[in-house]
Amino acid sequence: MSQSLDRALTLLNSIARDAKTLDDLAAEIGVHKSTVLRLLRTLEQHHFVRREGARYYRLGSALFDLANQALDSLDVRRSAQPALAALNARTGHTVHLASYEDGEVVYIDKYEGRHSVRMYSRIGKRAPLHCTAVGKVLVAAMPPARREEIARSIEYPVLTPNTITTPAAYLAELDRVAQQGYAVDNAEHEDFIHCIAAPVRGAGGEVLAAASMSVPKVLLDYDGLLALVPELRAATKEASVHSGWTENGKGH
Amino acid sequence: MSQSLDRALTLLNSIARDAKTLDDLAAEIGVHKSTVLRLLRTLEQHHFVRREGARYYRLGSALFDLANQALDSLDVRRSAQPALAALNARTGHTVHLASYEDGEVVYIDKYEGRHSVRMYSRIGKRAPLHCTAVGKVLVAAMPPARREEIARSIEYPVLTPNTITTPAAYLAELDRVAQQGYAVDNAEHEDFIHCIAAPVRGAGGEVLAAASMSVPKVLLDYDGLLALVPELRAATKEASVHSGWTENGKGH
DNA sequence: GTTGAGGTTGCGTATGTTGCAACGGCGGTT
DNA sequence: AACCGCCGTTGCAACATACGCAACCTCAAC
Repeated sequence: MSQSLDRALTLLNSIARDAKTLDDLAAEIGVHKSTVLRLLRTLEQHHFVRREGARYYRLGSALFDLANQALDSLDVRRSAQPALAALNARTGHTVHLASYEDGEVVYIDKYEGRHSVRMYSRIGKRAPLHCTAVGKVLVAAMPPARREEIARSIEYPVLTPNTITTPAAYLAELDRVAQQGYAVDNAEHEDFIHCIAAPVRGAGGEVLAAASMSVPKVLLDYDGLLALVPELRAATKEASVHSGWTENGKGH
Repeated sequence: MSQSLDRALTLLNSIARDAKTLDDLAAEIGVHKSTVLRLLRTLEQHHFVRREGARYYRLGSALFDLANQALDSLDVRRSAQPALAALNARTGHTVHLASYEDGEVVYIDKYEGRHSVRMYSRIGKRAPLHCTAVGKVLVAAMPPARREEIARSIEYPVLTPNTITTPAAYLAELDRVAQQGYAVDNAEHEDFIHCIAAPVRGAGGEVLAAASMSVPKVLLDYDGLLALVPELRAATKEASVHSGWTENGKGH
């Protein structure tokens, strides 16, 4: 809708991958380098990019600043923090906090696991709804009509042999998740990792976010993973309480 | 240099403070709301902002994503992490990692202290060079000519009764810092807090960043703060080693 | 049912942005 | 030491783009 802005934002994404020169960037988005230069200058003024030496451009500190302001304004994140940090410290596994954002899952917090085999993820990263435990939890919390709408509208890329590939199967899975109060990703997203997730609720009982634990299969088999569910649920319950949830309000 | 981009970035800053409506934003930057709408739409497509309900705009997840990619690409941050986290855990005080960026200090990492009186800061936040311990360390590491250039070019806003207010005084302070290998901010930035900082060095002995501890004065008097210097220096030394520094290379 | 406060759209115009081509600085090469 | 080529930078003229306007639409309050 706004050409120059659109191009500038594309530039940021490109620079994010790694530092680039002017010509690299010009070639990449297919515009003249003087155009890129002017955009970069504006971005630089606002500290969205900075120059490294004379040639290379890197992302600047305004990004950090804005991002952290935004994260700070996410109340769930703050209120869930103690419970999730404790869960991470106790189990040593990677813990994520995620929320729903138009057809995808967004990770809004992450506590790195202690084990060397780590999952590739990052705060701010987006992931599909159909093959993640957090995705299932978040969608399962929606009213049935909305669930169906989403189940029909999303894609089902096959990422591993276990990935769910049809709306029908996904809806059935969502029912199961809604009933049991937690979700499992049995290596449906990445081959070597399986996860469990459970909801974090707010004052009205509404689901604010989903917390998950991700464990490499070499470390724990499926039964071992399921054995962690009570611990995860204890943590999400604590996080929910900190977020204003009360057992009697509208619980479960 | 690019009007629409400039406006869009200003919008982001404005939204960061807190969620705004279209009219708010239009009034704030003094343009027609349809213009703002178009900019916001482009920002929204790129997930830089998202809508909350029908009215309000908030920062979006692309910011988190970019910021964390950028932070991950800062090698000092990663290599200093274990040492600083341990320092934070051991002492319970707030630890910052900061680097120099055109005339200011930028916080690139932060480990929150355990005590209730906390310092207001945030990763990505910028701070002045003349009244922060990290600023002194970073500038003191530069060659004398550059020090003078910076000392002459920066402003000296008076933030507390202890703030350094002249280039001459600042240069003298820098000499002291360069000699003793650490810097102190004796409540020169915020009235109730004092800090110590020391450099983190890379393979060539060059200063990559500065690490600091910030302590509320009610918790520790000036002498108590100085007593922490050895512990801080041990941590920055460890961080330096992880960053490729070797004692014999070009050390100290 | 009416009013009002936002958000949204289509359109013509002028402004801002673009691409070009020439310049200049820097580093590597012979 | 001089040359060459690579990149970043600048001024300018042409054009497309983003702009402001005004009318329209939606939703909520009274």
